[in-house]
Amino acid sequence: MANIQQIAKEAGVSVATVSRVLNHATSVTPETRSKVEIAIKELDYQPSMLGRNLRNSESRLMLVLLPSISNPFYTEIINGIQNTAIAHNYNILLCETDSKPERENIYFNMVKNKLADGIISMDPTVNMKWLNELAENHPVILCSEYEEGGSIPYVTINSELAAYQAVKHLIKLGNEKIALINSDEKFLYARLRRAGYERALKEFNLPIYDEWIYHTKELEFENGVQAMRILLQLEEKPSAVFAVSDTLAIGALKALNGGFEAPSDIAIVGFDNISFSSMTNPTLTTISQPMYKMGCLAADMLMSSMKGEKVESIVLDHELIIRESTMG
Amino acid sequence: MANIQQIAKEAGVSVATVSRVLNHATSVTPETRSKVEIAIKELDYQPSMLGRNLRNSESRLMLVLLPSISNPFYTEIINGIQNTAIAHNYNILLCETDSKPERENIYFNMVKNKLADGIISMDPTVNMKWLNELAENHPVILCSEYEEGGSIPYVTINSELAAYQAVKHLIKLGNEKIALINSDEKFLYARLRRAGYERALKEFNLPIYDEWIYHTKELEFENGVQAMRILLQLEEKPSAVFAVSDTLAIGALKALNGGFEAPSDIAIVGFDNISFSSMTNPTLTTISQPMYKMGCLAADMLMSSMKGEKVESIVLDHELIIRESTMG
DNA sequence: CTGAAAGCGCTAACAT
DNA sequence: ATGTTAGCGCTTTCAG
Repeated sequence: MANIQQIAKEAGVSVATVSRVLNHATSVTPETRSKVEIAIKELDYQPSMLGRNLRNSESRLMLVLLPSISNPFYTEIINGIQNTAIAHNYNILLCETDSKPERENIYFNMVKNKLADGIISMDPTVNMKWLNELAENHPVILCSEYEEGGSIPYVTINSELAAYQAVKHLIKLGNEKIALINSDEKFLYARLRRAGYERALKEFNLPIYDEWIYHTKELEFENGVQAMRILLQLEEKPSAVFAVSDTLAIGALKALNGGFEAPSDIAIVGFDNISFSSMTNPTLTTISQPMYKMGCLAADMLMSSMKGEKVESIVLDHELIIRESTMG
Repeated sequence: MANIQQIAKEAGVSVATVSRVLNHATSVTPETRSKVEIAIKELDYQPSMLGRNLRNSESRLMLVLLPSISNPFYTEIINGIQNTAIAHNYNILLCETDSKPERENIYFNMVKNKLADGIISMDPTVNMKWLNELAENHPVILCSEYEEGGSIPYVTINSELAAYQAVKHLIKLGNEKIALINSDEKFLYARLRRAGYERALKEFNLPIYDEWIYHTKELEFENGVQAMRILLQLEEKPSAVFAVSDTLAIGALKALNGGFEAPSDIAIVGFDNISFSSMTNPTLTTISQPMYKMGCLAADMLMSSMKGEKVESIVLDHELIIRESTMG
């Protein structure tokens, strides 16, 4: 692989001139420029990012932290981030933390030692203390999950309101016994969605039973299956279920398994509108988050932050998508 | 962020010595070493990857090319690649090409100009001419999709045999009218799976009708829905369908839509065993590929190749997973 | 066992 | 308009 020196020599100019041509500087004669361009073509030259990045002390890489790539909720967000990043000549590094702090640390260090220019975190399990520390000196954006009252800019939706509307939808359909399949309430989104759930029930003077609130360890399909099995064994079975993630809701749907029908026996609402949710039988009523847009905005915000601009947090609109699992 | 000079100064040694400590060189007195380590801790020093990489002309980054992150087939493979890579101090950069050549080019250039050390391609749409060119001077491994008779090492399964077994399974269940939902036969895997399909039919003297072979543009759910709708409109409807991807099979299942039942009216077999395939109703019979292992091996092979070792291609075993969509 | 110094490939300030 | 040169942070001969 040729380097800038060889091009300079081949073109009979200095490396500075080659660099100028490479960076589209104005002050180069057309003739000189063309000499350089010919040399570049001749030697099939590609400028080394390594050299350029070292010199500029930037990597044009953004890190995207997420707990696991297997939750389809993230894929559309990632698409948004990726497309926006690429349009601005950035690349993204997808970082699965598996909720392991030592992995997280690897990625934080990449930012500290200039291997990456900034981080978008979508990981609810992220160590906020470390992240805040990092954010003091490096660009950091939170996407979807955020810290209430924290100083790191975020893009998210109003989870409380969305949950409230989902549950209200169930109530309007005549359900009075509504269960919640929640994830761990150490996560803010889980607390917010529970709050929305409770607000709706209270507003309609419906009882809130601890028995009807199930907490899952993770967001996999299997956790939803498990949750629904427990709910179905209750003496007082719920007539409807709100699950805080489509993956859980789909698992819940699966657990009905011939014994019960949705929505006639049990109505179900999910959250996220992942692509699977329209492929289930019955199709799943859910809250749609503008995932793609969220990703685009997160990337935009990060790039602003990298330029040193001050960025404001953004709360996006969501939408209730009504399908067969509540309106068979 | 402190640099190596400041550490050297703080510790009262030369930068060379600091570098030796950093790289666990043997020839450093315990006392000197400890002086340096104290300085490192003191200044919270992280060696700059940028400097190190430029010097070593390596990036410890591997590129993973895939057409789209939204096909869940890839997620387990990626997990395998990622875990293996991280265990060896490499990181992976997920590269969605969206089947766009210009995107592909960005990533090829990253390898050419040392921003990445090698490529694992899982993209069936990849430009093999360019990839072969790249492979002449850089480590490249193919995963899942490969080139017959090509020179780039690959890890894959025997698609022809898997398809043969899937269709034979349908035949053994008494099906004589078996359709194929295939993707574009410009892809090798599509041609191989079709070959397996035809071999099974021929072996049992069953007819092969062009009408029963549908080609989809992509592998999204919607393409499967569309395909099945067409098949259901045929005068002579098939009694079973083999789809070359779970996403297509799940779409096909969805298209039955109350009018027909699987497996009583139409049995369906998919391919890949994505996690959602056990959540559908009915659950999906499918071919399970050892995706995680495939990913691990691809990463291992790439690292071998980066060390300059010669690597051999590998064909892994698959497995037919029988579920409700054929054995209700 | 440790230090001095060259150099990886590039950009930008300064000089011409 | 173009060239010269320092230096980004690191590793690695080569000396001592």
